[in-house]
Amino acid sequence: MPHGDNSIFKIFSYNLWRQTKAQFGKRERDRFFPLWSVFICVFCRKPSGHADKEVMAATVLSSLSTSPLVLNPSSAPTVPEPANRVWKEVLSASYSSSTSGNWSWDASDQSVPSTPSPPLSNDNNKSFLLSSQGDDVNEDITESTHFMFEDPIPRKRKNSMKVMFKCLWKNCEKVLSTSSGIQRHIRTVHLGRNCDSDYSDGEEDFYYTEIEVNMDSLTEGLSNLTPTSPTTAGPPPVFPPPLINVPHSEHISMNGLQSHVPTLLSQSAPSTLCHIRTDHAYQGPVTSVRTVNIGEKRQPAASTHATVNKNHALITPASKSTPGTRKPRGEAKKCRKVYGMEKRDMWCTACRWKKACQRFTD
DNA sequence: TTTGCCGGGTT
DNA sequence: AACCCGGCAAA
Repeated sequence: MPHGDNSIFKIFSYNLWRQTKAQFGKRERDRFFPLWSVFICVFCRKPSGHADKEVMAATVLSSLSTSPLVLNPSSAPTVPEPANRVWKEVLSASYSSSTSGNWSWDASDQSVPSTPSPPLSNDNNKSFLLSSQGDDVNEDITESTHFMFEDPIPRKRKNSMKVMFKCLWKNCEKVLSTSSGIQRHIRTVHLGRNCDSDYSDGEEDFYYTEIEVNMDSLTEGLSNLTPTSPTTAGPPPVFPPPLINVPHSEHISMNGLQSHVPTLLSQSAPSTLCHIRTDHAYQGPVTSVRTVNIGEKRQPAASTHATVNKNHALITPASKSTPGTRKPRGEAKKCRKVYGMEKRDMWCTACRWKKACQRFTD
């Protein structure tokens, strides 16, 4: 499964991510890239904010498909903690995406299985999983949870998974254990709202994402690394645009985005789907039309046509066919046969007029 | 495919 | 009415 193309794509995606990140405000991103948070998770932004770590994450992602062992950038015999962590995170990411088949394209297709920006209701549903750990940051967890992304499929949730909420505000890597906590954080710190009131217009939802810590991912990720389970891939048509090469633009529209997706990312899924759809819409009529119109030179399978040509009756009036009334063809030779086409003038008028021969009647 | 000729149109 | 022809169906 894994191929070099994946690496190219990942690098591309990474660049694209950075570009998009630079060009859009958070508001826009969240609006037009509902899965932005997932995207971020994939590219593992470190709380330290070191650019090289981002690069490293991308690099790791790139090399992941070919050889996991290459992962250690320092090539030290024992994996140092940072690299190990990245590796762990990568595994988690790949594990999550491997359920949908192709690994690399999943990076773009994350949009498919995952929910867009974390809805509040969702958070509420999950918050019971969290122990009341207070609202403040747990740095250790922060260090190890960037790659988890929200997983809409509940069955993948395991006991070993822990849901955290990460602030997506620029240069803010705050991770809290409760949704209310992160909302309050965003409200007070970033939105400048009063901390006393619990009033929320829901805007905070745009600025944080839900992340999961998967303790099993380290081991499971290895076995799932080369996805043998091809795509159960969820709803194919849903193809939101986190990765499209949006050349920014102020007048960006959803239509524009969508139209970009098939071209840039995959010529397979969406376009294929479109074709299939049109084909289906097409085929029915076409076949029937053919059946109806091509009545002419059919010879064998007359019976088949008889059945198929139910529609034919609509076009050729029943009176015309009147199957019983047509007189059986006479055995006698006719003018045409006797004189031939070259002596057509010798035919009887009826024959010339394509009528029943009057000269050689039966 | 060829042949016979019905049904219908045109002149 | 004479003429023509599309097209069906049998051979």
